Amino acid sequence: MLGMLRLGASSGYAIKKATDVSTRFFWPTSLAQVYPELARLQQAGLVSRSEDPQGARARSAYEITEEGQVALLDWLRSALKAPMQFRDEGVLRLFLADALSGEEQLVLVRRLRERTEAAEAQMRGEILPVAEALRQSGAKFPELVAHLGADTHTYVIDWLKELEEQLLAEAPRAGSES
Amino acid sequence: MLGMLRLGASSGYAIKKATDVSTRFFWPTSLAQVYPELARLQQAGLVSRSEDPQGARARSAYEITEEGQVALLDWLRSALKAPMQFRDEGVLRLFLADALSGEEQLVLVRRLRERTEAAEAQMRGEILPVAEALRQSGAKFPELVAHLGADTHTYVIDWLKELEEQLLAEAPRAGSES
DNA sequence: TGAGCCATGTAAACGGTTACATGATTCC
DNA sequence: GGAATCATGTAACCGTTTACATGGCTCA
Repeated sequence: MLGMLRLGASSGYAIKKATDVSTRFFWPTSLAQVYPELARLQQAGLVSRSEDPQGARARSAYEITEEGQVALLDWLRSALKAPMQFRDEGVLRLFLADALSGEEQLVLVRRLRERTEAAEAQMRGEILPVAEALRQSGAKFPELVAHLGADTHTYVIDWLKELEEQLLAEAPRAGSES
Repeated sequence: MLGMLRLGASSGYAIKKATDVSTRFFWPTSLAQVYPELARLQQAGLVSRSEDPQGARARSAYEITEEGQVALLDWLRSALKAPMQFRDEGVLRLFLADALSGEEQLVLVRRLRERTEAAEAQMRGEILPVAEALRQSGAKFPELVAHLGADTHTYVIDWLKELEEQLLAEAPRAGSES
């Protein structure tokens, strides 16, 4: 939250929009999360709130306070305890794919690859451009992270392609219907 | 669950242990999840339960029923709707690392790499051997998935190493204290 | 004899998502 | 005029984790 404010978002709505085009793949948010959290941060003195109406439409503009700056830096400098967690039904299916026939295994791997390709395309098409724009305003890490995500996905796609070829070599008739 | 039973686990405790050395990185479980779920599956007729005491210590042995086999296959063949979700505080910190000084950025990247190396080591040291053992009993996909995970982590590690070098080149004095 | 593992469960807490509710503005 | 977007919130639900509770077995 604090980090997003720092990068230029001001309203709760804007923060949500910003995460959708930047951290979505490794730190998604929802509005139902953002608004209460902003209220908490305000009460803790880490952000300040000011009314910023657009015509008759209400809007609250938030700004990070000096205390908030300190808290953000403290967090960034602290040891990270939370282990990376990732939960993926697709990989779980692959893990259990021995229960399927050769043809079905190939279908599964293909679907997995296509899904990964879709994610990669979104990263390169939607997220990377936004991150590149942020670089103009002095932040280089969003772009680095976008590249890390996109490149890693490319790696997985290639890995899955190789697996597909391997499976095809074992059961050549499996690929004919596609 | 059903898949784990298929791979040889029988008791709830054994299922939990099995996931700890196989699907832990992409599908963790806890005992508080496993026992109620087994009860639900039993009531749904997808698994059968039989008492299998070890001396005076009670143990329940579960087996997958034919209905359970069908349900497992149906699921494996169905279209996957749940998008891959992964949530990582480490990457989030990297995304916001512009708030830090050059030295601190390097420390952060190093910590990230070390953490990734630890995960990779666990995959190669703990999970891969178990998956290789499963291959002897006819299941090849656990090993494939273990390799996918380990290789992907290796890729990320190399990526982070390059980033470290890049950061060092920009601020040469940053690496001196290590 | 004590630590650690095997074994089974329940209850409370937590983090997050979905659905609900409302209303203004903009653009086609 | 209607759809999409901007904008703010609340309430219910859901899956998961942590803590609690119990007890037998094994090995040093």
